[in-house]
Amino acid sequence: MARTGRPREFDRQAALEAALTLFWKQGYEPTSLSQLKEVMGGISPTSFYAAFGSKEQLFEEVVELYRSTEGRVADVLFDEETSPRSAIERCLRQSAKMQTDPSHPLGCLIVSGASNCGSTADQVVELLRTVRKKNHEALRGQIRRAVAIGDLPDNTDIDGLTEMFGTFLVGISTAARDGAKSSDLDRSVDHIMRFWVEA
Amino acid sequence: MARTGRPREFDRQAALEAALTLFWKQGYEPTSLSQLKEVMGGISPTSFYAAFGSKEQLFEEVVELYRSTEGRVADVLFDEETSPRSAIERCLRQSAKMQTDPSHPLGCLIVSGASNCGSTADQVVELLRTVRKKNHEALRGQIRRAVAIGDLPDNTDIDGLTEMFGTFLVGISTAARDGAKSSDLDRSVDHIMRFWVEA
DNA sequence: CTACTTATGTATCGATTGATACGGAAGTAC
DNA sequence: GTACTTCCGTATCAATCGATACATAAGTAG
Repeated sequence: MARTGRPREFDRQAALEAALTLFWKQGYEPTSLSQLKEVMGGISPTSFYAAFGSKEQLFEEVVELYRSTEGRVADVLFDEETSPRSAIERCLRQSAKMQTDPSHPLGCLIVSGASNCGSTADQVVELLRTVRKKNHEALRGQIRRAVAIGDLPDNTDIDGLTEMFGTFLVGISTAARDGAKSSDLDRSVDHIMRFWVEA
Repeated sequence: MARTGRPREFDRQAALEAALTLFWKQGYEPTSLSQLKEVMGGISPTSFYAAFGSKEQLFEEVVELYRSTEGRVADVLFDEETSPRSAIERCLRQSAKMQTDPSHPLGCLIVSGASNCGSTADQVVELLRTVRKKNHEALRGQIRRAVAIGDLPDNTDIDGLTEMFGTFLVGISTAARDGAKSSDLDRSVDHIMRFWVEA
C-alpha cells in the first residue's frame, strides 16, 4: 500500500462507512464537516481533505459504496436472466425490506440523500438523479422484455406501467422514513404485482 | 385592518405566495433569508421578522397556504360522500396532474419540502410528517369504508392496500421532480387502480 | 545521518447563516 | 400641534459553513 511517508492513523474504510451512515440519515447538505469529522474517527480537517478531497468527493465515494452494498437491491432490474415479472417483484420486495431494516438509516440514499439542496449542490443532485434514471430505464427495459417474450400483451402500455412501478419504487423511501412497517410494505408489493399473472 | 401606525409598504399576501414558490422549489433548509427577502419584494430583515416572526413561522404559514390551494388535491381523501375507489383515484390523478404542472414548482411541498434537514429543523420535518400521516390515515379510512360497504371483500388486506396507495402517492413527488410526464403518471394511475373493479 | 514523502494538529480563513439593535419615517388618535 | 403606534433601512451580531496555511510528526529511501 503506502510505500513511503507517515502512515494514516485512522481506518479509511471505516471512516467511509461512518460517513455513509451519516449521509444516509441526514442527507448531503445538512451534514456538516464537523459532524463528518467526528463520526469518521475524530479526524482533523487536514486529514479529512487529504484523504477525501472535499465534502462532495466524499459523497460521491459514499454513493459508490452504497451502490455496491445495500443499494444492490436494485441490480436485479438489470438482470435479463430472471423473468421480467420476477425481476421487478424482487427489486420491490428487496428494496422495501432493506429500506425498513433498523440496522441502518431508513429509506434510500439515492432517493432521499439530496432531495432538498441549494444551488451549490447541483452536481450532487444530478448524480443521484442519474442513478434514479438508470433504474427507471432498467424498469422500462424489463417491461419491454416482458412484452417481447409474450409475458405481457402486445398492446401493453409500457410507459404507464413503468411509471407505476417507478413511482412506487421511489415512494418506498418516504414511506419507510415515515415509519411504514416492513410487513405492510411487503404485502403492498403483493397487491401492486397482482394484476400481472405470470405466463 | 391596520388601525394605526405606519402602513406596510409591501403586499403581505404576495410575499407569502412568493415564499411558497421558493420553498416549494428548494425546500426549507437550503432556502436562505437573503433569497426569501429578495423574492418577497426586496424587503428588509426588519420588515421580514416583523411580519412573519421567523423563517420557521413563515414556513408554517406557507404550508397552510399550500394546503388551502394546490394541496387541496388530497382533500378528497377525507370525503365520505364519494365512493372509496373514486376518492382514491381522484386523489392520485389530481396529485399527479398538479405536481407535474409547469406553472409552479414540480412535486409536492408536503413530501419534498423538508426531506433533508438538520436537527435544527426537526419541528418542520415533523410538521410535514404529521400532514402525511393524516393523509395516510384518510387513505386507510377509505379502504376500511370500502370493505364496510362491500366494495371490497371482507378479507381485504387493509393495511397492505393502504400502503400500496400511500407509497405510490408520496412517490409522485420524486417522480414529478425527475421529469415524469403527466400523461405517463395519469396512465400509471389507471394501472394501479385496475385490480379494483367498482361494485 | 540526510532527503523525501505523507499524515497530523492547531489556528484560522472569508463567506454566509438566521436574527437584532437602533434610529428615523409615516401613519392615526387626541 | 404632541403622543403613540407601526414599519422601514442600515449596520451588525454571534455562530457556523466548507476549506486552507503552516509547522511538525512519523514513516521509507539512499
